[in-house]
Amino acid sequence: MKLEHPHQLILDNVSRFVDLTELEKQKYLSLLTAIKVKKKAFLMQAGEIAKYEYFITKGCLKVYTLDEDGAPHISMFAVEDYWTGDMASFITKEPSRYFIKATEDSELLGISRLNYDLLFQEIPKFERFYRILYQKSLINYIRRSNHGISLTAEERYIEFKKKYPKIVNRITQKDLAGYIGITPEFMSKIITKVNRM
Amino acid sequence: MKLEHPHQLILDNVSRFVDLTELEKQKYLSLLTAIKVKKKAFLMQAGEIAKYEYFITKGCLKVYTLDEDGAPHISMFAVEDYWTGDMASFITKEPSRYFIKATEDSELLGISRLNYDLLFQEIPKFERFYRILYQKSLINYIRRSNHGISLTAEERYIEFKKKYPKIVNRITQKDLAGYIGITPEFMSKIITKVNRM
DNA sequence: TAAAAGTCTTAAACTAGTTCATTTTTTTTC
DNA sequence: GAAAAAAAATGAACTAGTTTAAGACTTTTA
Repeated sequence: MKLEHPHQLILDNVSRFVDLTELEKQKYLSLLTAIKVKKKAFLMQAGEIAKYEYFITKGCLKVYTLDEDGAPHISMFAVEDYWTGDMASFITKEPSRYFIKATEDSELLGISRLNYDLLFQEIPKFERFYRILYQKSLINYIRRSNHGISLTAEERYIEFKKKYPKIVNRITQKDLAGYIGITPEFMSKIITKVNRM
Repeated sequence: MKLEHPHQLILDNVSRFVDLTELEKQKYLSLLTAIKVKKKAFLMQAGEIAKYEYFITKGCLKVYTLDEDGAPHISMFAVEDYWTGDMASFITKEPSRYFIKATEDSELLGISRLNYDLLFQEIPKFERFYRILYQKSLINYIRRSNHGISLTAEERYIEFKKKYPKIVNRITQKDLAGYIGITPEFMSKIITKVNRM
């Protein structure tokens, strides 16, 4: 079977953890919805209930909340081959506190809550896929939340550059500040300083 | 079948997400190891490879790293009915950077890496159990890592007290400071101030 | 139950990061 | 491709949290 790029990409992603038969692959793809968003468009806004979990096949998006003062706090950047969404809202069906906004024209595959539940009934192998996917994400988050608290902003910036060299060049300094957890002004100072070294 | 308290506690924990038959329960319990640690004793030290994941049936433990300056950063407190360990090291078999130390005489049930892998072969239902367990932990960590970055230390303390009222009274102020991410001196100031309000 | 070890409090001097205000540079839009 | 909008740089005054040091209080241990 000849597949277009987005479908091939998501099947490769899934096959890192589980092996699917041809039939299962077809069944799986039939449960996904293709979605396009233009740069600056919202995939989701705070107050809504997260309808989908997304796999990015092209582009770049940012996931963020606004605090009481209206300052954005970015929790992740998602690019090709990443999963994103607001899992808390997706699972609990409570309103989200997050915005998801495309920072480039982007293409995604979404799985709805209904199809997500169906997926486990129809192809139990996906329990294993998600078990391993969540395990890996958890390991990442634990690392990050401990790092976040023990490093200075400058160290966090250097780590980010090392860990995500491709993402740094695709986002604005302002958004990076929102991710690192500092003001854009201080971000600017750090970058000037680090480049001087 | 009459079970002692620790076994009943862990089966109740598992049955929140999956239903096990009597046979599966017995099989599961046979894969666990009962462990006791005295107050101040280490369950694990940095440099070791995490041999077990632990379920606490009695007591309280802290999980922490030391930064370059030797200052402790506590990533979690684990009490009755909690799971703990260093998942990154347990899964990757790389040396851990964490210490796990009992802050009270404690009793745990451990599952070894060998038995963890065996568990999924013998009782595939556990893929589902861990899928849901990791999903919930992930939701918690995401919340915490965003909170951590956007709140002041005083706000983080107030949140902690609200979320874990029973744990606050079981740990020292110094350890709480290590969790909140501030010095014990500043923790002392915050507590004095908050109590005055 | 006395001594030792660890925890908590207080305070003064310090630093990483913020706030606010202005100018320059880059990107977007029509 | 000019005008408007957004992002980045710079600097001065400010604040949340650190550091160091010393004394009071509690818990552990022999």
